[in-house]
Amino acid sequence: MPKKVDHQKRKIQIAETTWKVIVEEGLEQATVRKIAQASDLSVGAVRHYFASQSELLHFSMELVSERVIQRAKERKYSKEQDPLEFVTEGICEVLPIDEERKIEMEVWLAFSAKVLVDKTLQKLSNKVYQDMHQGLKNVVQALQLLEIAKEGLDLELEVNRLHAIVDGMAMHHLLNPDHLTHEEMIATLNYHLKSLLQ
Amino acid sequence: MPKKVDHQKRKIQIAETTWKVIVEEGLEQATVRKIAQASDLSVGAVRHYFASQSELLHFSMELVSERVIQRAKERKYSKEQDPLEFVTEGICEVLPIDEERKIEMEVWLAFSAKVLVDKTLQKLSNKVYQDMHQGLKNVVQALQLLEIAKEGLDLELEVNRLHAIVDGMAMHHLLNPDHLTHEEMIATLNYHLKSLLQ
DNA sequence: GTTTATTTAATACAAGTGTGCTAAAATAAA
DNA sequence: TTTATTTTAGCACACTTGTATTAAATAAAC
Repeated sequence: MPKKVDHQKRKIQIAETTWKVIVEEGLEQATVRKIAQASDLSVGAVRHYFASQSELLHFSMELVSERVIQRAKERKYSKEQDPLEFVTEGICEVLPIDEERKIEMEVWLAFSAKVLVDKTLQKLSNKVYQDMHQGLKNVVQALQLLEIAKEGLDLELEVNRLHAIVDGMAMHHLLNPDHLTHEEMIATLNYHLKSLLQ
Repeated sequence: MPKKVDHQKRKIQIAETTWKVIVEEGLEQATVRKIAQASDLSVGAVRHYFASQSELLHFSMELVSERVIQRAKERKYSKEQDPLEFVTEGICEVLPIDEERKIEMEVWLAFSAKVLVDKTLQKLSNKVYQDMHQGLKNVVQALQLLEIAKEGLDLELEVNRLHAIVDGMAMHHLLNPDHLTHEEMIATLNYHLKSLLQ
């Protein structure tokens, strides 16, 4: 009966185009019309998949976190690998080290600014914060279990610190790529992680 | 001849009201009409002091950084004071520890998201980043000169790290006050600073 | 080929935007 | 009181916004 269109895939396509618009023109310019045009669809077509603008934006943001979680889940530790290296690479999954991650992070920063004034977004922001926090806690605990971490580290405070370093550097690099370069970002992360080891 | 209105003071008043609107409704809702209404002025009156909306927003952002710099300059070190305490308090000037600082930080976060897509704002963002970076470098160097810092610290990497911690935690607390409380923020900062000492 | 549910296109509408313009009001020196 | 100047108020304009509505196109099922 109907034209065969994979609903979910179409929604993801539109969401990814939404990212593009946000990165290029900002969240406030991510209007239904612009997104439709960038997607080569009519406004009505977009509206067919997303009943409202806020639904579309919410879906787009969720997709960012899903992508990051997806990548994190795919990582597997092999015993031959250097633990520090493995951990560093894992954390780099959420740093803006390439174009794909840069886009995700820029979208997330724009979203975060909106969280401050839009209560309906706080739940999602909250969830992502906690997922990330737990992920980093696992990292620090792994270092402790492997008995390569310094004695007497305060787990909670270390996680707070690591989390802040990761997000802080990501933001600094996005806003100021010339003053905190890609390389400095990685070097600083490595420096910090090494400071946790014996 | 003319009515005696202190132009500069009026502009600052309007800018502060602009902060209020941004904090309450977001940067994209900071329209000339809303700002005028919140200032108990007509649109024409606001336009008399700021020729355009972007001029008004730019001025408002500059005022944020000026306020922070102002506070930093006023701080004086007395020899009786514990250096660690003095340093901690200094850094707290830029953490959202009270309502005033929270407002400034929220405004700044909203502004930062806009920097990504508005090239004309990057210069200001840049300047603030560098001022802050230099300030934190002075902090680390002070600890070194007082010979209470650990040997073998890498100055540049330490400053990168400290800067990321400060801004990262500030952001986390703004977005997630329940999960990174005021107290945890201070405790983590203290924990980090102590880790730099002998 | 006809039917039918899904998908797309196009338009309309009310609300809100920045900004330009004009003239009134308020003020304090002459 | 007069007058020059600053400050204010209000409206008009062209434009963009999200959303609702309606008609058209599409392709599988009968």
